[in-house]
Amino acid sequence: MHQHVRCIFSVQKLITNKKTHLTNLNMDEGMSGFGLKSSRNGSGGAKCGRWNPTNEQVKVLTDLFRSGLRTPSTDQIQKISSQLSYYGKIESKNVFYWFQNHKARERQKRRRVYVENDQTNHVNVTKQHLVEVSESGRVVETLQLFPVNSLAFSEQSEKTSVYTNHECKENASPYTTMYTCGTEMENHYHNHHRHPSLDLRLSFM
Amino acid sequence: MHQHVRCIFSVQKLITNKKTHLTNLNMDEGMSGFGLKSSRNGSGGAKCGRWNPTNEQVKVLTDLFRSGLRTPSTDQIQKISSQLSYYGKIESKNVFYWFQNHKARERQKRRRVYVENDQTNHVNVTKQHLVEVSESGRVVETLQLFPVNSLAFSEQSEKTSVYTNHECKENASPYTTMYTCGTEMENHYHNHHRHPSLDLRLSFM
DNA sequence: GTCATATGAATGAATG
DNA sequence: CATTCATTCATATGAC
Repeated sequence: MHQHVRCIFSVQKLITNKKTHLTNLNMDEGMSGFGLKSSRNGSGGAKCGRWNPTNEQVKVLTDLFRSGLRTPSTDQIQKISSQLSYYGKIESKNVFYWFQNHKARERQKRRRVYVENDQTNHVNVTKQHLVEVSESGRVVETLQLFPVNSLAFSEQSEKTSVYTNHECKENASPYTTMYTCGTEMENHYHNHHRHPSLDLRLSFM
Repeated sequence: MHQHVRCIFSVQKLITNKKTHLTNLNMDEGMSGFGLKSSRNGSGGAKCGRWNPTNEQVKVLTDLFRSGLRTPSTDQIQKISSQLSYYGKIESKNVFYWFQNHKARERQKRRRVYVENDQTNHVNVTKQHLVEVSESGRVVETLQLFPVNSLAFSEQSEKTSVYTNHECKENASPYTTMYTCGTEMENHYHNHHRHPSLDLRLSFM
C-alpha cells in the first residue's frame, strides 16, 4: 500500500542504474501474488505484498545460514528459491534479501551485545572469537537439506518456541554464535523425509 | 481502527506458532529504586520478554528525540543506552528500536493526518497538536541531558514533531546536525540530582 | 471477557 | 555491506 510509491521508484532505479546481482534475480517482479501463509499473518487482510516465509522456508534458510552460507551466489539463490517454492510462494529476491538481512542483523546484534557486555562487565570481552565464516572460504560441497514436512517435528531443534506465554526464555542466546563451518552439515541428519524427497542439495560454489 | 483486527489474529497466532526472534533479554526490569514509573506497566508483571522503559528513560529519550535526534548512530545508541542503564535495565537494541518506532510513528501519524485532511472531513479525530514546527537550523555540538530525578516536571509536549516539511528527510546530514530546539534543556535544572551527576553528554559527531 | 490502543520487537524490502 | 523505511507481530494496559 504505502510501498506503492517506493516501489515505483525502486523499479525505476533498478531499471535505470542498478543492474547488479539483483537484476538477475527478477528483483523487479514486483509483488505478484503472495501465498497467504497460515504461519504468520493469515489475516484476511491479505497483506500487500510482502513475502511471508513459511516456517519450513525459514527453517531451511536458517539451516543454510548456520551451515555457513552467507552470501549465496545468484545461482545458489535460484536453486534455493526454487526448492523453497515447494513450501510456498517465494521469489529469488526474497532469498537474496533474507540472507542480506540475516547476515546484517546477526552482525548488528553481535555488535550490540558485545558492547553491552563490555560496558556492563568491564571485561574486555574477547567473546568475539567467533570465527566469522567467510562465505568465500571453505564451504560444504553439497548440503543436504531435508524437508521439514511437519512442524510437529521440526520445532524441536529450532527456537520456534511457543513460549509466548511466560518465561520467554526462548532463544536465550539468539546472538550466540552458531558459526560452525558447515562441515557439521555432513552428519546433520539423514532423516527420512517422507516428503517428495525434496532434498535441497545445493552445491555451494 | 486498523489494528484491532490484527489483534484478534495475533491472539490466534499465539496459539499456532511463531517464529519470532524474541530476544528475551530483560527480566527483572531493573528499576533501581526511586522511579516508580506510574504510567506504564505498573511493575510486577511483564517480567519477561519486553523491555519496559522507566519514566526517566522515556524522558531522556523523548528529549533527545525532541532535540532533533532521529536516527542515532550505533555509537550514539551505545552511549545513550549506557547512560540510560543507570535508570534501569536497558540494552542498545532497545534504544535502537525506540528511535525507530518513535520516528516511524510520528511519520505515520503525520501521514494519517494528511489523509484525513485530504480525503474527507472524516472525523475531526485528534488532529494532534501536530503543529509546533521547530525552527531547526542551528547545530549543536553536544547535548547536555540531565538526569531526571523524578517525573516531577510535566511532559506534555510529547509530540513536537519537527515536521519541517513534507518528507523532512533529515537524513541530509544524519549524524552531523542537531536541531537545537533544546534551549529549554539548557535551563532545565541544575538541581541536585541525587544521582551521580549522570549527565548524558552526547557528542553528536 | 472483548475490544482498542500504545508501544516494544521484528523483519521484508530497499537504497546508496 | 550499513542503514533506513514500512509494515507487521506481540503484548501490556485500560475502557467498556
